[in-house]
Amino acid sequence: MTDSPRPAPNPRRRSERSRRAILSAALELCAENGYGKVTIEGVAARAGVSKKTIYRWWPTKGAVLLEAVIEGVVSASPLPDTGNIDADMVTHVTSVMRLFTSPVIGPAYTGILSELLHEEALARAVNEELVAPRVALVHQRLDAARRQGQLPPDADLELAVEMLYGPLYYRHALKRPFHDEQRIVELVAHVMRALRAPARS
Amino acid sequence: MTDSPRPAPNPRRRSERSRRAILSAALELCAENGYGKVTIEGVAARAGVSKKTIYRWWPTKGAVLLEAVIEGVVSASPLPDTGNIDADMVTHVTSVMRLFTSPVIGPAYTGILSELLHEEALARAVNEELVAPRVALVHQRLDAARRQGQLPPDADLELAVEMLYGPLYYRHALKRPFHDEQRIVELVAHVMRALRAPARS
Amino acid sequence: MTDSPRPAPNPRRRSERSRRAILSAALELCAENGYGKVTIEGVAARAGVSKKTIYRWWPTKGAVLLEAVIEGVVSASPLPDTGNIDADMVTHVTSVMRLFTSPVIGPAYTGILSELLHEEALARAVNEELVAPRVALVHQRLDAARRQGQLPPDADLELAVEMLYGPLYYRHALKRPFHDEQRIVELVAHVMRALRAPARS
Amino acid sequence: MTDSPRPAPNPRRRSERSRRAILSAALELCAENGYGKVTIEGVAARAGVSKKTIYRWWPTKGAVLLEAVIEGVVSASPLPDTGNIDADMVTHVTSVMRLFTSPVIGPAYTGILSELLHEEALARAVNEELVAPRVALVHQRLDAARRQGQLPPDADLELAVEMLYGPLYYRHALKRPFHDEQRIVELVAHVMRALRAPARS
DNA sequence: TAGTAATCGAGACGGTACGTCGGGTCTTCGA
DNA sequence: TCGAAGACCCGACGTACCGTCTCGATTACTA
Repeated sequence: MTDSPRPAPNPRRRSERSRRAILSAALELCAENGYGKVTIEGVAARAGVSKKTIYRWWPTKGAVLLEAVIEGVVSASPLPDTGNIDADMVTHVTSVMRLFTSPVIGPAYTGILSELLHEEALARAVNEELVAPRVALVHQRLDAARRQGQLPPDADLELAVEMLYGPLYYRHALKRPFHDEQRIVELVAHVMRALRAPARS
Repeated sequence: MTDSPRPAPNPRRRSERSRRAILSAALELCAENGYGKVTIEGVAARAGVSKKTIYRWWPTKGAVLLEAVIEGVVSASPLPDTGNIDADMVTHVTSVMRLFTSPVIGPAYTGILSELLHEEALARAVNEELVAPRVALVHQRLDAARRQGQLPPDADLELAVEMLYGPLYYRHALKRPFHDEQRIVELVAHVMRALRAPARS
Repeated sequence: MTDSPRPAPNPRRRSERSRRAILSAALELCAENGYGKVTIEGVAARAGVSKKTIYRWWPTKGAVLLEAVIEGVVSASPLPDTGNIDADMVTHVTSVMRLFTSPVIGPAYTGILSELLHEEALARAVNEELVAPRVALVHQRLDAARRQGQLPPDADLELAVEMLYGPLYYRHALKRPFHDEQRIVELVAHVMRALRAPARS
Repeated sequence: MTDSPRPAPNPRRRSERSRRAILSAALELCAENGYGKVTIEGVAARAGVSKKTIYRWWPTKGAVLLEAVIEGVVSASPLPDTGNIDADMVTHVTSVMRLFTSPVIGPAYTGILSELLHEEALARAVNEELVAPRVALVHQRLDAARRQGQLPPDADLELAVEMLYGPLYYRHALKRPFHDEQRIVELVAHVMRALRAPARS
């Protein structure tokens, strides 16, 4: 499944120095000029690196930025467990929103979301390497809350996740101004209300 | 609104024949090869039109496709009023989802959403000419339901719209498979439940 | 025979300005840095021209320089007719030798002779467009001399041409220092002597 | 003469196995694809050898091929002494012509002649190691004939060599088809006639 | 007969130029 | 006189080799 037709370079010989320089340069250029102006050529020049070195390890500029974003996101957007599911969700959704508006990661992620729409491979990578793990964490947190009785046993957690993330991606996709913190509190409240309210007869 | 710095060609002399050929060619190429492969050059060739003619009337390929999409969307995604707000919302959200998956309009709209992320003017145009009017209609329909007592007087309609559209844009933005019809019924049900449930003490 | 698989650009629309700039830039760069350092990229930059414009009209850098050389050679290396075939040949051979050592045409022609050795198309072009016409002229001049009785009726003119040009190309091919004028006089004398001497029994 | 700025690797440790593999690979590739397609990278791959190993022992691909050619030429193009200078010259010139058209040595020597035109060091090496010794042999053979009275005492032997080799290099340099054996006989005859004919008053 | 120092294969690295594609501008020519 | 055709400058693409370099793994001299 992973047998690409390329000669598959030896990762042990990889220069960590170059790798970091490339990721940094890509993020910087994206923040400075916007994703559209990021070019492999420009990244190579800024990083003091040969184009070939980039192409050796990444298929597209989207993949480069995805790796940069993933590294930057690992520590950001935490998923706390204070015991209060509503508060924790507010914290998490807020941190995700902050990601979109972050001066350095934000433009990069926006660019990735743009490119992913017409590049199947990048879409797959984003889902597998970035989104799926984080969604799984949220799902687990909600599940824990359900087992603790903070949510009804039949709560539709998948739908919950989509209702929490959805409005953020909706505003982002259409470049509408993001929610303020109060609005996020209300959003989370509505979602939790939907989970807890009994289905109509 | 028409304050373009360009010489502003005389619209009366515009060839309607060329205009339609360009819009059709753009939609076709987008459907066939995906938005990323659409080029002004390719559209011009397919439409049997000079590149200059395209640049004379549209600033970017996104603008071309936007015009094509708007023409195609006018009649689609209707907003019925059967008196039952839940059912009407299911109908509408389903029709919006159908738009994303439509074989000819879908790829074009996807492309627009991609380009809009790094082009302010297109983002503005999409919101003003396409999204805002339709959101206003939904808002009106919900407001009518509220006045009829199908929703509580303090229902947060703006949030409702976002919770309805959000999951669709979330899945679209990440190229996840769309909801089936049953899932949309459940989504609408959750949103309505959230609107009707009393806020927690 | 001339139907290249390329779209065949329209020569009437060609920019003479660009053409001259390209030929000049190519000759200059060749004289300055040597043929090996001439690159299409460099020529384009020096000529203030797009690479595409070069590739549109010439297949290789060799072809560009060939055209430049041909233009430069037309007026140089004259073929006089003073009535004295020996003197005229000395004049001509000397002018050819001067071509090899000319500061601007020389390096270009040397480069062409280098590239032609591993490029069939260039070899053909050089023979057809540059060498053959000039050899024909020399042949005619010798033929005229033969008809005037300055050479025997059975003189082998083809061999004569080769014996005149040969030593020049021999020295050039091996980068040996060229003949001085006195040596050329002797060379021509030997060739003429060979033509006039009776074959051995 | 050995004053290279390089660390000067120890020749005693040199792998003869690699050396032969490199020379063979270079000759093969040159014969198969032409000199222009020969690359250090390709030679290394074909020889199963590291690029570094090639660069350690040769400065350029021209140098590699020169070494290969010299090894192959040592026994070829003999210089017989049957007592008949005309016949011996025909034999020798024919053998030189055969060299140019030899399927394996020919392309390599052609490549060397190409590269030597823009590489001073290679030109010097070719003259010193390959051409000069052979020219000296021819000169000696002619000189012997002169002393034996087969040529006049004042025969210009240097010019003779150039008139014999010249037409071959002329045709080779311009990739014109080579002389057939009869033509070589005539060429040698002309040269000898020139040497023997008295200078004009 | 070990130790050790160089060469070996492999191939990643920073570069330069390649030949191609498409962008957006500008000129020419035919209907 | 307008619009198609398309040549133009430009910038980036992804690839091929260049010549240098660092790796372990032999391999062949030295101690």
